[in-house]
Amino acid sequence: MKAFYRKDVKSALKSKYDVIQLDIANKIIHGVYPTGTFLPSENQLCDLYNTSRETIRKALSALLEQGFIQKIQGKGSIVLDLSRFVFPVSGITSFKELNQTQNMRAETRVLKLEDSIVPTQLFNFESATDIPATFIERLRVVNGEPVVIDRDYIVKDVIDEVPMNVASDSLYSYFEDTLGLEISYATKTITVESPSHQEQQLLDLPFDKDVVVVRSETYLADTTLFQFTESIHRADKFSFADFARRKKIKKEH
Amino acid sequence: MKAFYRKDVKSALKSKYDVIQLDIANKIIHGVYPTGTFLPSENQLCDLYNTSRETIRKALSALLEQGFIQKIQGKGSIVLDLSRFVFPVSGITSFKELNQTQNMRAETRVLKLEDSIVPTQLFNFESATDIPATFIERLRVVNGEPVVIDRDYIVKDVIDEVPMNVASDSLYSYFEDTLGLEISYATKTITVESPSHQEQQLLDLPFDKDVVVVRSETYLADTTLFQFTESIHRADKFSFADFARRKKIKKEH
DNA sequence: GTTGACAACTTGTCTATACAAGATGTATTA
DNA sequence: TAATACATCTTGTATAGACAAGTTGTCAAC
Repeated sequence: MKAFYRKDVKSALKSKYDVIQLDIANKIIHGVYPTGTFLPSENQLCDLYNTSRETIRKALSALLEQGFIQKIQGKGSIVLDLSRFVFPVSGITSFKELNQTQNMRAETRVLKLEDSIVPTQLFNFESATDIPATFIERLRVVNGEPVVIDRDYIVKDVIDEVPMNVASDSLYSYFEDTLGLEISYATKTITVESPSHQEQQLLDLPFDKDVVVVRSETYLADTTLFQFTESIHRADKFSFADFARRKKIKKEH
Repeated sequence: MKAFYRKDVKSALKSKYDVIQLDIANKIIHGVYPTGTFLPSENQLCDLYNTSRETIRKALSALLEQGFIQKIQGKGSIVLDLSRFVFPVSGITSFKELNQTQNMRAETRVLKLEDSIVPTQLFNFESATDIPATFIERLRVVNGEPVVIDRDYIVKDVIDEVPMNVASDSLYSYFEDTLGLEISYATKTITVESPSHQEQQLLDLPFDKDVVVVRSETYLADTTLFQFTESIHRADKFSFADFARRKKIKKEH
């Protein structure tokens, strides 16, 4: 009996509302709940999943936040058409995760892997002392064309060393799955700039064409800043899709 | 007694957790809860606001989503440094709201206001029939320099007419405050493109410089699509800041 | 026929309670 | 001294219940 309980816990692994959320999301993706129709009411879902209404509501508000549904008081939860924003660049997503979802023939070439100092001025980040880091520079090639240069600065205080084979694979899955770090949130800015000579050559750019630069700082769940990233995109290969809910700017006086 | 009750309701206007959320947000902004410190525990906040823990937790998760705080199980809620992402372009925010928060000398010139059909192909939007709309083209000038061209297509089925004086002011406050529409969510894509001759002239662009194009579709709370917007930005004046929480891509098999 | 009241649905807010699980200091024990 | 166990904080999950508020159809009254 105890063993059974343990196994049950293990197979669940997630909270009840997480399981429900994923189940509903999958049903939406697979057309069990088609676009434009209403989900079963919260009370019906309670019966379906044999749970309380607050638990159902937690699952639904996660789906709301992700743009799967829109709730209308007095009527129900309507399924939105998400076919057009499948590219979740808005969240924190690694290159490898992206090309898995996008079905592209992608390749990563590691250009550099060495100790360095974080160029904090680039990130508009004020720091009294130098921040030692592992510097990784990589070129992303999709369908034979160079598309992105990624420059990662991984803070040494948090992660001592990054093996070469990891750099050519996925940093994120190494951090999360192998080291067990919990990546939690990031800030990100997008600007358009003139490329350096090196960038121009690597990306095979015509003369005088600009590049899109995405700079981000990534934090762990305990608020430790552990990574600075600079991504140089070919402008003609760059696209950023977003789903946003309206939040009024509120003022006090 | 009845009058007093009414007044009380009116001054509240929002839900309890909304009021608490705003209060805590303001206290963070004004340094009552400084960056890097912990908020009072959820139970202490219950006493402070004389409410239940679930209500406090709703307020806190809103603050979590907006990047004000990070919660750590077993420890508490820590205040994040939000000084560097005050530019909430990620949400749906109008030009006027933006320049109010940013303290710039801004001006809007209405170039066109006429009936038109939505160029759905630009928005990658498939529609069997033409969508009649009011077309508004505006040039945004900040500190004497042309910065953005905004092209709005406002669907006639939802909003019959847009007065001229509204076009030169704020569309959003007209929709929300005057017409009482509830703007709920939007999709948005960012790309880099070559400008048309007209765009090049209006934005006073050097030869061969690209522009940043932000295209969005905006929906009401009842999921009605009511607005298509195309914003042409001078690349050197464009900056997009984002705060994102990590969401793992989960797969079923 | 039109209007209005009402019932029966929906989601939204709020409370009170319980236990699980992570963090941390303080004893007790080996 | 070092390790362990425990008490006591914290946040996380789940439940059951109550009432408010928006939506819609029905039925009665005019």
